[in-house]
Amino acid sequence: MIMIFNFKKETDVKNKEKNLFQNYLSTHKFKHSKQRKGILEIFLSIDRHLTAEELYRAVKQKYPSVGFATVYRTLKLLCATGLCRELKLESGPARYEHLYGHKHHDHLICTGCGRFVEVIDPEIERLQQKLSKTHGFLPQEHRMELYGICPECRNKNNG
Amino acid sequence: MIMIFNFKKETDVKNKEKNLFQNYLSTHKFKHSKQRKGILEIFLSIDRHLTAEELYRAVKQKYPSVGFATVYRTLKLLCATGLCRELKLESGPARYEHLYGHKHHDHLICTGCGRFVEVIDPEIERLQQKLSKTHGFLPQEHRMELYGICPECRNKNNG
DNA sequence: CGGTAAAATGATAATGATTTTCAATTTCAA
DNA sequence: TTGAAATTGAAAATCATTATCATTTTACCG
Repeated sequence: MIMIFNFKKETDVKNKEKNLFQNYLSTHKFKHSKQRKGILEIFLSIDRHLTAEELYRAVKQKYPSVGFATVYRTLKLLCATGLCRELKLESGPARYEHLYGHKHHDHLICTGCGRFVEVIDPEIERLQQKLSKTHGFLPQEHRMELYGICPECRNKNNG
Repeated sequence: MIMIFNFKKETDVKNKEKNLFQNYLSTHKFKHSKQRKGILEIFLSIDRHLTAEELYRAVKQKYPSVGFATVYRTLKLLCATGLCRELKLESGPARYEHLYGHKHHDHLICTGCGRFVEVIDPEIERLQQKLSKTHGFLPQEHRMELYGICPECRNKNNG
């Protein structure tokens, strides 16, 4: 018998992320609850920079009994697993971005529409390291956000 | 009669800052209250990256009747005047830094002791502009914080 | 000066985001 | 299956900040 499996690549990736999370829970002796699975599932289904509240609302649609606090708690776990990064921006609530399969990057943020673009400039990275060392610091991490107006918003305002 | 004035340079600078603030108030038809003068005076006397609460406490020592809200309100005015910049960091309350006489700069922050070092790298600045433009953005501003361990803390942990 | 409109103040309540608490429920190893 | 320990949802607490509002101050005007 020949069986042809037609997993979509996307699903493959999500399964890897699910496995990483299950693994994280196991190795830290945390329990595998329905809620944690459900929240991860919804998190994975939305590849945007969400706030906790936005994720909560999305989770509610499929799993109405889940509470706000559990979403927050699970986001912390996802961050600890390395699937997610918490971004504290200039204003507004924290946003959570997908990390799996994303290399380290910084952000270009449109002050008009709030759009996020992930950017990376190896030369800047190198100079940041150098700058830290110049001051005798042992570099750990950094954050860089570039604010500006994206092409669409520029057109909108001119038109 | 010969009079020898021996103004300290420091005092000179502070007077300039005071004048700038008075000027800002006048041109915006804001009133020149005791509280505003007092808060500026204390702000100028502490050249560190303070939180609103730290400033409030310092103000209280000399002017016990000043309220928390007025400190917040005055900090906004100081920012508007350009004497002060509000920094929203990864964690904790906002910090306020002195801007007068400080060129644009970013921060190197010690994760051990919380020390701030003001840094600037023209090459990084240039690359940031370029990076924004590469993505079609009209650059506005940016924030960059480099986290690491300062020389003192490195020694402490090794000793 | 004294009167007065507008602005500023301090105290306090309200807000928004996040965290903690706690009784009830669920998980999971034995 | 059972029971200890972890997790949950709801609600209260917290923390930083902002808004409200009655009272006081400021600044201008005669």
